[in-house]
Amino acid sequence: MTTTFDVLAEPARRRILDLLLERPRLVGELTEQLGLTQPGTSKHLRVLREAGLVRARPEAQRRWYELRPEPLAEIDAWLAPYRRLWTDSLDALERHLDTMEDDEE
Amino acid sequence: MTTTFDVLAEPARRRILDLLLERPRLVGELTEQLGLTQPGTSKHLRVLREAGLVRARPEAQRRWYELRPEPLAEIDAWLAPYRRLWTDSLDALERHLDTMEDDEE
DNA sequence: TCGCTGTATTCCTTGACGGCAATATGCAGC
DNA sequence: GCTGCATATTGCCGTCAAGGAATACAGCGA
Repeated sequence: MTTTFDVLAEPARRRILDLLLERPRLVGELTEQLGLTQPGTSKHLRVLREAGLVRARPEAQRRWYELRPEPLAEIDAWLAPYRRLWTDSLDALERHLDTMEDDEE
Repeated sequence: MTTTFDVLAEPARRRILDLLLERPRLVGELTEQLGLTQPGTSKHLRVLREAGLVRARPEAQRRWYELRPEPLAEIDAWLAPYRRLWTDSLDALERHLDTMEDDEE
């Protein structure tokens, strides 16, 4: 099974989402912006489609791709319980920053 | 380069974070909860450590692992511009749901 | 120093994924 | 129906990461 996290792990796919956040785009447009080959773009779009993150609206032989944010809302929900760790008060963050002396590696 | 998204793409690692959200844990404890082998757990912990998501505090020959939420805050920041798509008003969401008739695949 | 416990690392194999090139499909106009 | 354009799919290859088994390392107690 492919989760939304798996899909987002690919930088090109995040860039696609960023582009679609501005407005719907054609595959050719995305291909140019990303500097990928057209098949490469289509493959990523397929993954995004199957994950429910984008949607294609055919218009003649072209396809307008647009964003579908629901899966991102799920990510947001997963993140929610952690959010208090850096927003509750700044104390928590400061405490963490105080302990940054010795990172391994 | 390994991004936080790559790290979170692994379910076991998300489970580790969930467990550490409750409280710091020992490797053996995590191993038991996850049903993994001990080396498997240590490997995931190493990835999490190098990504800055957890931190080890040695105590004798044991190691307490604890959460470090900063990288999650970055994810949260990436997500921010999208958030309005599902929180602005429910209208946007409803419009999206209205168009869910024909999913491909 | 030795043995034990807890944790980390290494080696190996295997499966999944990205990129590329070639090809197939769908749709419009003539 | 043929041509052409926009997009999708397939096959191949190289890479990389996960999982398992075996082993190494560190710190404590005796």
